Amino acid sequence: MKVTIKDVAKYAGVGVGTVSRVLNHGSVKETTRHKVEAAIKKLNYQPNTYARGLKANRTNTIALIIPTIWHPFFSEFAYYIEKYATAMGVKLFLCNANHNSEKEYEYIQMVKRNKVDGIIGITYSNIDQYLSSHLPFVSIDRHFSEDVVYVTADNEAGGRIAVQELIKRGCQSVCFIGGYQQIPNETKKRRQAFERTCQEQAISYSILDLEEPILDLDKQLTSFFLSQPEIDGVFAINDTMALDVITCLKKLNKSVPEDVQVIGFDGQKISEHADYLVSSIVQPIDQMAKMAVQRLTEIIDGKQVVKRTVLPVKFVPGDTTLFVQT
Amino acid sequence: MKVTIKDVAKYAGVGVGTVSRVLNHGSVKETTRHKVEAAIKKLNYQPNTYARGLKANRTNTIALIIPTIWHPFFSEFAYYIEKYATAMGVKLFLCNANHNSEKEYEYIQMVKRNKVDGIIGITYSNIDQYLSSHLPFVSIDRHFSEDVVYVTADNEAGGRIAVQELIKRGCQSVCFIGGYQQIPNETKKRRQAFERTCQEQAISYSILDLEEPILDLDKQLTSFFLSQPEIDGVFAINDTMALDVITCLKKLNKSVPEDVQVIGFDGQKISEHADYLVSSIVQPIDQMAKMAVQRLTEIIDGKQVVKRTVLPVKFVPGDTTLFVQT
DNA sequence: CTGTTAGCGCCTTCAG
DNA sequence: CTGAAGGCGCTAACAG
Repeated sequence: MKVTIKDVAKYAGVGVGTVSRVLNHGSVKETTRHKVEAAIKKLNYQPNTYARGLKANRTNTIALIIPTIWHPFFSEFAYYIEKYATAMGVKLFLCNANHNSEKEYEYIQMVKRNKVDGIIGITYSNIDQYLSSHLPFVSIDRHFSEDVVYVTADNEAGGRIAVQELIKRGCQSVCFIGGYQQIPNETKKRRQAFERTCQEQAISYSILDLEEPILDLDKQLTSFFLSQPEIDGVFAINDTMALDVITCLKKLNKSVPEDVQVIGFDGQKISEHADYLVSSIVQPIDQMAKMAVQRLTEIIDGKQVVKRTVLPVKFVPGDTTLFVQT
Repeated sequence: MKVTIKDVAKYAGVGVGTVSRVLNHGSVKETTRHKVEAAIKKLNYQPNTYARGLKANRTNTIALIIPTIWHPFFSEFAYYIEKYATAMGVKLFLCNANHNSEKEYEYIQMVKRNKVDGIIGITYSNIDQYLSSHLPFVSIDRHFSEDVVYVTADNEAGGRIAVQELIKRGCQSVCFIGGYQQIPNETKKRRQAFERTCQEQAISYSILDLEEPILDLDKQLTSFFLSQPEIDGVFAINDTMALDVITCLKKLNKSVPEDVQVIGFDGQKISEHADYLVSSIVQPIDQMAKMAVQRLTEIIDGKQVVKRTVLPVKFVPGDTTLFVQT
């Protein structure tokens, strides 16, 4: 039933060592090699990964930990991670962590159990404690306290650009609408940069920053906008929030973008060939994924690695901001 | 550096067999077990997956092959597959096949190489040839010629229900709009049932079924609707198509659902907490995933398996059909 | 109950 | 250049 290297050797009339040699770094006589190759084909031999891994101590497998794959931002990210991993001959485990740090810990253990070589993670739970500089781990959008390698978009520039674009389009009174969690992460810079830029540009602004999980978002948005009717420009922390804001504004009979302009963050598309949902500060997800895989590979190979990789964002106008000549 | 079962045994002052026993089905004296557990903790011992797999010949790993994770239907499906796999203690490889049958074949090879125990696949390429009844494989939405196990939604009922719901809402002239590929799959039944039901109900209908990849869909839709202005009900093969249809209709100054009602298929949501995009025949994705994992597990365990699993669909009204009293 | 031992399939010396 | 033999870490069968 199960054909092993031994069967091949017997069939080819050689020793197992010889078969192994043609399989790997072959310095084998031409005729012998042919015999062996014929046997391999004939018997449909497949080397057993386990036996190999037991010696080699390398799996060519990485894990991707994200909150949930069922969200366009993460599914796009996962798409590219898988793409670049495959390009490097690496297989990918998928883990929806859902803020479940146990599940994340489980994968960290897998590294130690020789089941995966490393991990790429977008995680908002307290796994700091398990992360050591020894563990091959690349963090996305979050800078852990220790010297963990991370890749992120330029959230700071994003916040600045958002304000500039709103001003350029005639906004007089802008606001930032976001949600946050206790766990620090790079996205907080979106708000910081927004505030700083508003001050620099001397534009009137306000902030609605809610702690997640957000209860009754719609109600909070409604009362916020009712209390500040002068607002004509919104920078939302992400596109999902932007969509919620838009829904709320419409209910309040404000039209977007005529009365209020909205800029989101992320550049979400529901699928590869779809359009962007809103005007947005677009993250270079493809590049982020590429760099993440590359950095992780470097770590696994024991190379020297750049700890911090920041990639540029850009503003992409959509239906939720006014058109301006450039 | 790397701590093995031997180290634990030595440290605990017992034999390796004993350690193995506490690790697995332990019938060990309480005091001995404590000693061993202490040693395991002290040394931070992690069993090596490879060595285990080498014996057990089982990886507790499956692969999911889908066209692309970057699409709400597939990402939702993957979400649930991962969920149920995890619940059973099984890890999941993700593979975006993109109609790339080589990549699919690669994973099939992995089964033989003992790298995965089995595969769940939504695939539209010609991998029939590689599939044997020996290979642990569960197909979604596609019935391969051989006796391959598959799980599908009740596409037939879906087509029927769509027609009934349109008629119930007063439609006089309906149409089916779809795309197809040479490869046969279960979704073709949507059209078949649509046609049959229209005939039974004696309602006037037409069909626009385009071969994929569809070039210039918008143009084709436009000319179709212009040539058939009497159409007041559309059944689209999936929600994506439904959205395209709606966009087109709006351009033609037809309002949805007042002038034309549209029903899609799938019940796509862009993420877990979002709404359905359109009125739709909703597939029980959660259940499909659950059954797929269950069936695959049965195959792997060598149990007798039901070849064909068909799960019920239901109509969920949204913004693209008129409201009716029920 | 528990220590010892024989492989699982493969790779890598080590002699020939 | 090639066959034989040891061992990777673990489990299971076999004696104690």
